[in-house]
Amino acid sequence: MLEAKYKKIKHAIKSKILEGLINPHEKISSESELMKKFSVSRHTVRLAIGELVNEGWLYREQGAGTFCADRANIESNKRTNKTQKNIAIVTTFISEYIFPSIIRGAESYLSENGYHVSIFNTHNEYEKERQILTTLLTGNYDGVIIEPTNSASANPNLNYYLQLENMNKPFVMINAVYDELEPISFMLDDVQGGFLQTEHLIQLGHQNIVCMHKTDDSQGQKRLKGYIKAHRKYNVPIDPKNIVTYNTLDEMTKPVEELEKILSRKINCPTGLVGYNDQLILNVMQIIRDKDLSVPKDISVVGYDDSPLAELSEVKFTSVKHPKSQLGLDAAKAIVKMVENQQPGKIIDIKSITYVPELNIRQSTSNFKSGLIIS
Amino acid sequence: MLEAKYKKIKHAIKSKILEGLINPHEKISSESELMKKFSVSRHTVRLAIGELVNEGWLYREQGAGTFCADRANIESNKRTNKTQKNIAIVTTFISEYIFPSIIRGAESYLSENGYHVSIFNTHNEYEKERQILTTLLTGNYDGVIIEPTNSASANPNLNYYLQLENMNKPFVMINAVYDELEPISFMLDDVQGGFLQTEHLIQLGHQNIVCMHKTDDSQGQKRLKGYIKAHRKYNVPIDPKNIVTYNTLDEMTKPVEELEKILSRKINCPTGLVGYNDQLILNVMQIIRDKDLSVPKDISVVGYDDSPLAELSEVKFTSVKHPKSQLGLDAAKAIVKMVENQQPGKIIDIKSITYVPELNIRQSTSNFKSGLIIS
DNA sequence: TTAAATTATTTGTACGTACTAATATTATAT
DNA sequence: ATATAATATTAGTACGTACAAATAATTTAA
Repeated sequence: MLEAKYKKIKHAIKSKILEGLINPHEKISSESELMKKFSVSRHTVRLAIGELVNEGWLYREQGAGTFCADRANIESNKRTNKTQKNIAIVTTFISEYIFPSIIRGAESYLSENGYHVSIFNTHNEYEKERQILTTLLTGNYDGVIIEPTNSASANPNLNYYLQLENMNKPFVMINAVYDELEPISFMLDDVQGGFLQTEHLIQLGHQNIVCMHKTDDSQGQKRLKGYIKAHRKYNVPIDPKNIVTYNTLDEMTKPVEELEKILSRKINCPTGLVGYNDQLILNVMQIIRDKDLSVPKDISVVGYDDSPLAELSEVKFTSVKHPKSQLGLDAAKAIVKMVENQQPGKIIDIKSITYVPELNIRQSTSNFKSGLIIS
Repeated sequence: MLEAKYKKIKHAIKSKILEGLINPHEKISSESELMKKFSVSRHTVRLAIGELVNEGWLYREQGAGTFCADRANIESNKRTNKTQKNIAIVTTFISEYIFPSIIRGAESYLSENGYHVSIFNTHNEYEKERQILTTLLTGNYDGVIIEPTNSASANPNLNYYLQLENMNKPFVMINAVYDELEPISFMLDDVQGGFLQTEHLIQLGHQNIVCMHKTDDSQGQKRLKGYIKAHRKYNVPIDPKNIVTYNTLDEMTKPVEELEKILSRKINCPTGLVGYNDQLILNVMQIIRDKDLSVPKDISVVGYDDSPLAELSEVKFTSVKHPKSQLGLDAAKAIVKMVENQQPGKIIDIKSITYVPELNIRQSTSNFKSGLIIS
């Protein structure tokens, strides 16, 4: 045999590509067509195509056909030495108790699909966020799941996000968004969450409700909006002294101090309290106990996130459900879809998801007048 | 068809290489031998070998046989001209509340030093651990911080760890070790921790102490040893019924059920309890409350890890301090030192650290006879 | 003992069949 | 017109056979 048949076929196909007779992503003849054309068995055709696939000239799709590879992309991939698929997850704080659930939801899906997961945290500082974005732009990352830093304020690093898009590194946002970017996002409807917290207490007859929210991220601002919205809807006047806002820097001191002041009031002592998250509520309940008051007899409290903490305290408390794991999973699915459908021309429909919050009612909230426990 | 036959063969061969059972340039079984071994056709064997050749694991020589490729050369070439420095952190469970602290300690140091941090979790399953080790061996990682999976049992993946060493990818272990490997490690002296828990109660006059430990990791086994050791030292007899062990699979059910049995005893009802971690203690205290008993009046309890949970419950409870963040930081420092001093000839002295546990005494433990709170 | 020839082994090429799984297309029903 | 179901197409997996080409091992002849 002068030259192997499969090598002739291989050469014929390769020549066509090199001569520009087949464009990238254009379908080549099917295996059965090639069998007839070259009068060989399917095995021989597959051998030829198989080698061309390995060498990066073609790619196959079961059920669809065999297509001409986009050689330009492959060359640029080679240049970046890309063998490993990586997704970066950027959060504000690793310590937050909500973080493990989100990571867990995302990590399991990503690792099952062959992606490596890298984590970064910004400590809610722009400077650190910029460093990380620089890293992501220059490093070997295919996609990014990111929780915006300081989402309540205008972000000085928006250009870096735009650069991500320019460099074909898709990203999705979780928990909050920078509106200007209009990104794919996965977040809870926090206005509605704040509304539910407050509405629940108002419907139980409470009129004097404290709210404590962290307002350097947009979640807290939205929850505060929901608090106000509920008061408006039910025509309950708001005492400005009942609104306590804090931020990352003073979260260890301010809520405690303010609450002690509030509980020491001789008049107008509140009968209800809604909080930014369950962690805060645990601290709040501690202070309430120290003042020899009891939940829910003297004061009803509502948390946020519906974390395990809400179940572990002696008085299990009412809290807004947060779809932590589902959110992580959905974000992971979306980013994989975005990464794997980057071929130009292909249109993909990925929808942002806004999760509708629900209230998990437990023992910490009761009717204002009777003081009975609502189960 | 669950998994393609050729993929099984492919995986079997690849595993052998990764485990170091086949050396570079060593001949593997011939196609006809593999046909017999796996009871498949030659076509299937060739398909498997073909893919491994394409992926660079094997090479073929007509007439001579198929041989193991010299992968190390390729890997080291890749590593010398790469720009990105990566460290992998492998844990058993992301959900555990102790995990964020360790990650945080490690992440901040590593990112400050220009390393990217990837996370993996084994779900405490050997199969998943093997997958991850394969990933680490073939991927672009400079060093590994790993928490052993199922550390109480002999590990079937030891060869993969040895391959890490062969491929110059240093690793350190946290929380537990596989003794056979004698690795650099960072862990708490868990025997001493279990001893302190129990000694504290014995010194308060307790003689009837329940212990509940998770024993599919070596931490739990060691803590149980400490429990026994303390009884021996103070000549307190041990009632075997007071020892409850559980594992990953039944940790949601068994401890609860067993404790309910124990607290229902008519005679010999325990006056003290030591637990595997603070999470367990919170559940325990819940059950104690449900039985209309009180801590520490009726029963004294001691936790482990000294997590925020110990401060958040109404009765703040005594717990063994765990140097979570410090451990993460020390492990990170060590792995960076190992990575950056890999030049042959250079001798580096990195010492394992065994942290000495201390007891943080709070309100959950009191003198047996008087029932007074020890502050 | 050495060199050449023979034989056995091992991979390479090539034919065939059969069925499965994924995708695309067409026909059908709403 | 729009979903839905059925059908056709296409690649994927797996069995078999046969012979060629290269190498390794053995035998034979000088």
